[in-house]
Amino acid sequence: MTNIRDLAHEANVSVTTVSRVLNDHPYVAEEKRRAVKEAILKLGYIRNQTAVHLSTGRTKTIGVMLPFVDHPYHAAILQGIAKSAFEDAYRFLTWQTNYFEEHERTVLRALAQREVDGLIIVSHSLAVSEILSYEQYGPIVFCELHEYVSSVYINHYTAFCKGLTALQQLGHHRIGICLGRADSTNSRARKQAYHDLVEPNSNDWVYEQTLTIEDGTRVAEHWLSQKQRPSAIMTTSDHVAAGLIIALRKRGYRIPEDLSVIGFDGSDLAEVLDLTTIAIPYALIGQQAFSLVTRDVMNQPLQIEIPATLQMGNTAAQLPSAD
Amino acid sequence: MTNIRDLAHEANVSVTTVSRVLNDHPYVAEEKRRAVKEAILKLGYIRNQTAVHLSTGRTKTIGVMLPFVDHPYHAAILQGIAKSAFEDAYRFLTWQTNYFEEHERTVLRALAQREVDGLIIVSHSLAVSEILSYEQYGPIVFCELHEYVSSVYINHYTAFCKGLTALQQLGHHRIGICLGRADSTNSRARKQAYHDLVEPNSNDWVYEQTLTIEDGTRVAEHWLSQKQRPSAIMTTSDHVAAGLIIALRKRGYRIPEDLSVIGFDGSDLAEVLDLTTIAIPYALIGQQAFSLVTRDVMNQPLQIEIPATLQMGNTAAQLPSAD
DNA sequence: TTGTATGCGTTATCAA
DNA sequence: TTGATAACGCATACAA
Repeated sequence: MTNIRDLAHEANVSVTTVSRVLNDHPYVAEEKRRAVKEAILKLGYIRNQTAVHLSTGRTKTIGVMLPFVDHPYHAAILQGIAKSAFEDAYRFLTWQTNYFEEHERTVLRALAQREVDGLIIVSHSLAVSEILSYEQYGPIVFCELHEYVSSVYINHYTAFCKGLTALQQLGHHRIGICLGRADSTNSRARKQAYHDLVEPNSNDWVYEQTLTIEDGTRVAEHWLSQKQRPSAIMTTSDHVAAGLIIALRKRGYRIPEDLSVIGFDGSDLAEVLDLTTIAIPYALIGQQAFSLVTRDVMNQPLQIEIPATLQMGNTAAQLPSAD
Repeated sequence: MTNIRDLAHEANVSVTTVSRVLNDHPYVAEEKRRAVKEAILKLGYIRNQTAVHLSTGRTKTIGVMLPFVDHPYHAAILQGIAKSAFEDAYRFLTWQTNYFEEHERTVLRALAQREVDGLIIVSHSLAVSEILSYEQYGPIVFCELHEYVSSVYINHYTAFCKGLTALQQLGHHRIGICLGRADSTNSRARKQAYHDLVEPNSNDWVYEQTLTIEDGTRVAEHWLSQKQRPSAIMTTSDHVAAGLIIALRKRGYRIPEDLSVIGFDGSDLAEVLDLTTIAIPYALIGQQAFSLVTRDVMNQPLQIEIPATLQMGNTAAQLPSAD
């Protein structure tokens, strides 16, 4: 492998001059610059980035920790990161953790080992405090809101409120909600919104641990088995909404006549099924997270709220006045 | 940042011994080994991977070139790669190219610059020959079939034949097909299958440039505008099938009674819409591609065919005998 | 404007 | 079983 020393020899200059040419630095005589460029061509030289990394102390690479790379909204965040990273000539390493704490620690270790200059944490199960203990090795940005931490986040409380309010304005007062992972930050915020706006005490219509299409089907079973049923359900994701709707339609129920359903994400599924949903600009989250983690002044945490919007479809409707 | 020299000093051994301990090499006295481990703890030492990369000449990182990280089946391949990479303690860098040739060249350059040890090319628009000119810098594995090249691939010809044959067995003989990017390898194979099995000459029912849900809607318009319509359409993706089906159902047409539709991918959409589709184990493609690109003996290209299977749903049905 | 010399942190060779 | 020392390839302070 030819290196800058070979180039220097070939072009009859010093390695410093070669390095200057390589990095477009000033103070190089045009003649020598040309000589170096010729040598590069002649020897077929290609710069070794690893050496650059070691020498400069940075990798121009950031790490991304997420539970699943192929879940639509994680993938959408990833695509935002990919876009921004490419534009800034950055690289990114992705770790799929499946929410396993030991996997998440691998990611943190990578930061400490200088494999990446910073970390974007899309979602995690480790305690925030443990994660933050790695901040000494480089900037860490969350895609969820945490105190004293740089984050790009959806305000799940207000986002959920948007859906719940919309349902109430449609005349619903018996409203159920789906929640995702128990005890996750998001679930807590959503539950709070529910208690504040709809049911201060009861949890009869709170369907927990719903993440996937299958979970939506499970919610349908549960709903069917209930004597007192909600007339509307605010879900955690378009997937859950889809599973729920499909299952009920198969049983002959009509959506939204028999049950109003609001999704969450604004995904392809929402488009296909014409779901009423809370649309989230996930790619934007990725882009903002990238710009936060790569900004040069990391003196203090910065928090950016990303807006969620109610997207009208045909799965939530006025409650029949008969009710 | 504390380094192995500091450790050596602290533990009263040489850097070689420290390195040996770090890498679990034999020939280290138990006593010294312990001394080094204590020093590591005391000084809070963490190994700098960049230095390891430079010294060993490899990064234990592979690169992934794909057009879009958030398209379901690309994401699924990515998730397979992520899984395998994690298991083997490898990293992967992802580049989203949008099929821009200049972006694709960036990826190739990264291989040449030793940022990655090898490359998985999920999909590309550059000429294969140009890509292969970079093979001198490291192994390159394609997720499409090309001659003389390591590839993990779906045989799109036989996969499409499965769908077409199924339609014929259902009594259809007026069959249309959707194609994706014009002149792509896959499109050619699919068109060939169509000409061999269904319509040797006519292209009236060949709908080109269909990739997205919107494209499916466009196909619906086209189909509606035709005097002579096919009774069944084999599509390029579940997305296209979904767009087509939804658009037609909105117009009052019944699927599969008025038109049989077969999707492609076996995605979430297929599940939700109960599509008859050709299911592809995309994650498996990613896993196999990873194992190919990281195998140590790269003497000759290896090609692995991944099976596609017809997955029954309710969007393709027997042609009414009235027809 | 140019070059020398040193450092980045590790692994690997070779001699002891 | 251990240790000096030379790579690995590049960037950069400092001197000229």
